[in-house]
Amino acid sequence: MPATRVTIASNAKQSQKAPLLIPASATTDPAAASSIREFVFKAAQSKLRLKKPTRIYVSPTGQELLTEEDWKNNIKDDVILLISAGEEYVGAKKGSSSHVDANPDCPVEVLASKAPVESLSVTQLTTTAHTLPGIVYAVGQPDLHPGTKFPIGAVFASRKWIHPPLIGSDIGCGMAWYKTTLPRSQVDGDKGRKVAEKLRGLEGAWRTQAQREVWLRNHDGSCSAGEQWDSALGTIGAGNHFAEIQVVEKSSLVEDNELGLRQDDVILLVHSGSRGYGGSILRKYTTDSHTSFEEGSPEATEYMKEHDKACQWAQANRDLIALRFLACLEPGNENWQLGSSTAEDTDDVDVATVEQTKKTLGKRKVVDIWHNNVERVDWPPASPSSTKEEEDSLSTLADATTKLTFNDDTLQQEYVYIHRKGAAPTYNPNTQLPLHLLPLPGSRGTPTLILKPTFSASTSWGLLNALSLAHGAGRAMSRAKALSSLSQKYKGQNILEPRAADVEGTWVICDEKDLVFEEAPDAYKDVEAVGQDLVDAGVASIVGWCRARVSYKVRNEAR
DNA sequence: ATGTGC
Repeated sequence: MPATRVTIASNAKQSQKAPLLIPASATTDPAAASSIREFVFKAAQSKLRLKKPTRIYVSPTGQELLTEEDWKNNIKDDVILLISAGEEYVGAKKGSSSHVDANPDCPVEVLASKAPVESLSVTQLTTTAHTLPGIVYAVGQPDLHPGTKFPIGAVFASRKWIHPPLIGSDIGCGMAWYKTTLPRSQVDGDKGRKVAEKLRGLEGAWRTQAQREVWLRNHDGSCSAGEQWDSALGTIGAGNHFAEIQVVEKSSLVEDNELGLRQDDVILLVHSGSRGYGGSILRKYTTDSHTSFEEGSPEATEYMKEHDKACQWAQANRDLIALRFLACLEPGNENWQLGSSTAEDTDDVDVATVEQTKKTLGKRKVVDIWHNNVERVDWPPASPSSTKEEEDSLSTLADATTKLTFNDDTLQQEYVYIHRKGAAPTYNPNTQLPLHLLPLPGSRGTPTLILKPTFSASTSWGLLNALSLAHGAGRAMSRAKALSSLSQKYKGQNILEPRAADVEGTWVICDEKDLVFEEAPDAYKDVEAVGQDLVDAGVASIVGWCRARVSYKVRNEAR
């Protein structure tokens, strides 16, 4: 008998996978020394870097391979084996009884043709849409890529049900753009190095808990999460988070107000979230087996309340990061004194000063969006000025979505919960008005596109894209793959500085060795392709672009 | 993504 060709993948991280040839000499008896079971475990250790593999499941049924009979029946060419370190099968078991509120025919759209989309992410998108209760529409943005269980760059519209795991642990993560007063001559070319040098004292905690609590005061009272989580306030975090000094290279925005973006403006883009706080909320409310809450239930209400608080916290965090950066970038400006790391930490809390600083900073803020959140929105979206009859005669997609779930009980329900996991909104949630612009960052040296959401009958006024856009270029490579292949590719090179001949490259501050490669531009899709897919789908126009001059990831400050 | 997890 010839060898059997299978795929092994980590159960916890299914993006980690490897082909495997099982020799005919291996036996189906799991107790034998030369068992297929042992062979697969050894391969999982070496190829998937799993330390202690103990259980094996078949994908997508979720059947665990235990008896010799199980092994005989399942080891065939092309089978996918998920290797577990003890944890339960990750993913919905196909063929198992599905939820009564699930919509197996839920429409799923992927707005990508130029940008590459891995099939695993489409499987995750579709499986989620068809198995979780209440989902009426799912859309993959062109930056769609696989996550641990749910895809990133995805939007799920759900009736009656709220799904915290679709938001993930970084509740409130998003991006904000701030204007600086620097002229581009101070950041262009080799000046970028000097700007990068100025960015110091940004890693540790900001001031005292009492002062952080003042910063976290808002219209609802406070979004303080207690000292355990507040101590990270004003810090960027890890992974794909960053703060970037950019120059507007082109902008065709015609703005009357001062909050447009003009060519040659030097601006600050902050991408961060709720740090440890959001994750604590997700863990508090969900378990492995309890992941979806029915609207109106106490846990749904409490989760939403804490979720909203984490979104406020994340926004206050971006503002404080911006303040700390502005204190470095505009040292003469006393408005930013509060952000300076050299100022006395033990200053008395002056509420008026904090309020004044927040107000001044607010005038610099061009836009601020959440790309990890859930919110209730009217559905289907209304055209800007339409009568009810016009709305009813919108595209067939709108009809398909609404008809699916309209029954006697839900006839009155004309809203959904939009779950965004790495997807930017097209409108301001406070005013319900379309956003005039928002960032589509590439990575490091690649451009950040300035997007303007568009609304028309051809997209059913935002239904097609679920009132959302891509939030970035999106991963083209898993972190593991980027680390192994790109560290080889750039061996011996410094990829954190522009190459000698390149006066327009980006200065990157990244003292984490692995992150240098995991976040390298090569690990991401081409942002131009992602942007073009949005344009081709009719959901956005590209109104300009920015060049990153300094990208701040993380600094090791052994001061 | 993370005051994470063997």
